Amino acid sequence: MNIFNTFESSLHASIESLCKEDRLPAGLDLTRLTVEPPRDPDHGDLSTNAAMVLAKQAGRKPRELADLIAERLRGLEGVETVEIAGPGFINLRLSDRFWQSMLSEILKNGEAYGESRIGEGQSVNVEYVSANPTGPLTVGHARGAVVGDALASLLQKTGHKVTREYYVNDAGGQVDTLARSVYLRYREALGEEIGTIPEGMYPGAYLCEVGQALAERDGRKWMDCEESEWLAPVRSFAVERLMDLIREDLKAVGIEHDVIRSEKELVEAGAVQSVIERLKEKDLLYTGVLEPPKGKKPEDWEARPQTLFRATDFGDDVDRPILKSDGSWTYFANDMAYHLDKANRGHTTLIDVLGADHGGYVKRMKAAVKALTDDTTALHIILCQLVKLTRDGEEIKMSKRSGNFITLREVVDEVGKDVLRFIMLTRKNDAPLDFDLAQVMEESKDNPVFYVQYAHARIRSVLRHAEKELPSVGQGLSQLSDAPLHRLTDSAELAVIKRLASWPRLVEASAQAYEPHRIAFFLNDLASDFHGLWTKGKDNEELRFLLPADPELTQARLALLQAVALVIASGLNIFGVRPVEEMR
RNA sequence: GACCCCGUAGCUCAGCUGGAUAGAGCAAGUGCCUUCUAAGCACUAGGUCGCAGGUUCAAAUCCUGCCGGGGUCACCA
Repeated sequence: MNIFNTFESSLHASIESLCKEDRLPAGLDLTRLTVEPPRDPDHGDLSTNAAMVLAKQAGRKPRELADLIAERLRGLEGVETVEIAGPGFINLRLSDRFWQSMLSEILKNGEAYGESRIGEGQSVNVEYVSANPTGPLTVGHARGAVVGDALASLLQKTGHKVTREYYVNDAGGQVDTLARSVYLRYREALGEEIGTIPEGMYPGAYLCEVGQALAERDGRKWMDCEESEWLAPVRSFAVERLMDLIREDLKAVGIEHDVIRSEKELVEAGAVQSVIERLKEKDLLYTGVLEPPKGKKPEDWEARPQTLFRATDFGDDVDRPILKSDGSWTYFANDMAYHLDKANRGHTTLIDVLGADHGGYVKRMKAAVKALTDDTTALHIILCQLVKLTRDGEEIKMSKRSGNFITLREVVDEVGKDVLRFIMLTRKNDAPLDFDLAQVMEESKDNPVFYVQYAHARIRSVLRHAEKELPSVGQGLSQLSDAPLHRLTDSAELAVIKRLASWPRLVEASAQAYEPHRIAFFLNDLASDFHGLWTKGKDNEELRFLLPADPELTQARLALLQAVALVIASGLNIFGVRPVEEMR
């Protein structure tokens, strides 16, 4: 269905037949050949660099080689002209009939159009959000959440087996702090005066109800206990409560994970021990003293011997400690265990979606995965840059310490999940993103969500009109795919079909690059194509979609519109955004 | 000091893993509403792709070195 791949196969076959006939030397390396759309449509529909890439190997001049290959390509079905241009590009132009039948194929495939099998046999684990269970999700988490979720969908669309995963950091010091903060609120709930929340505790009011709930469940049970007694039970209660809260927040943006993995359970199951054993066996642990970090010197720095992992053997800059001074594992040690756990569950590719502030973490984790899985499991880390939240251009400052942060929920309540999701995907993950609460609700071209949704809604509107006014024109997908599509001859109409034809290729490229944002740009372009068609019909009556005097042409155009709507919907679905029927 | 990311039109950004004359949207200028939603469309203008080298048929894209902006940097997660 990806026509570029189809023609690439034909190209390979053509070259191989030339080899068999001794008109080209045998054993040519074809891996660097490409078939792609030329940037300039004047150059044709497809272009290949074959002649230039093979020139050296074949010992022939590119133009000469191009002539030879071009001759073969001329015989291919759907090819109208073959031209040689520039330094040796071979440009193909496909017939109108080819494109018309392409449209028919698209409609036959329906929702499935754009699916690919490039991921077949691969099991991918996408870990995203993984926020500490110490508070509600903020807008800061939103980007990684949406990017991870869309990426997971994208990979599913390309045939990967995907697991969406959330890693709960419920084993470290932060959840102890959480427990202490909740304990305070618990005492408060039981009528005690607690004064101001001490420094270092979580001050957020959202913990009041957690304390309240604890009081309701356990009564005064923990009031006169030592911390050593209440810490663990309060902690697990609090973590459970907060995970419920977080899950609800995620649900509000349409996110549900397949697996929620607890760090604590992993540790208690001895996963860290076995990682350490494994590293010992491979002789990748030793006791050493680290250099103090340059630039920023921690005040309480002390040079002391530590148990270190030989990360430098696997591309990291320094070896990394796995034991803290109190004898417990470092976060990194736990995380090694966690990543090995993921690999052991049979995933061939691991993806971590993290905030850009974790950039310093990438090398060591990659080193760890490489060491632990003998390089059999790939780890990709996607770093999401900050989101700058503004309203009418004015920045909304946030700071976690003061408790003055905007929650994910607040933003969803204000703009809706669809808008939030789409906007979060309009930038490359490693580029900062501006999110203007006012602008994203604007009903204009500046607002990409609106622009794309409007195109979809307009199409639905036309189809509804057609149903009412021209009920004899069949609109079922199978009817449309059998419509007299040869009537679509206007260059703008054909251009739209060509755009639609490039959709599978775009999906594959986005998936391979782990870049869902490309879909947003594609949808914007497709919407623009459509709005152009629409206005052309305003200027020239013959180009209108609904022509009562010509039901055949009307049906052909409805087929085109339906296909556009289908692809827009399909792209939005990857984003987890609902296509709208009308704008209201 | 080390490492990672970014640098493309006045502004915000794309650029299909190396292809032909580098593209959109804002902003600026000019047109288009008796019509299926003008909430839109068409056209004009705008560039030493941070700088300098290198790799090759071909570099915004890959390599090296600078310049500028951001992030991170034992024992936090």
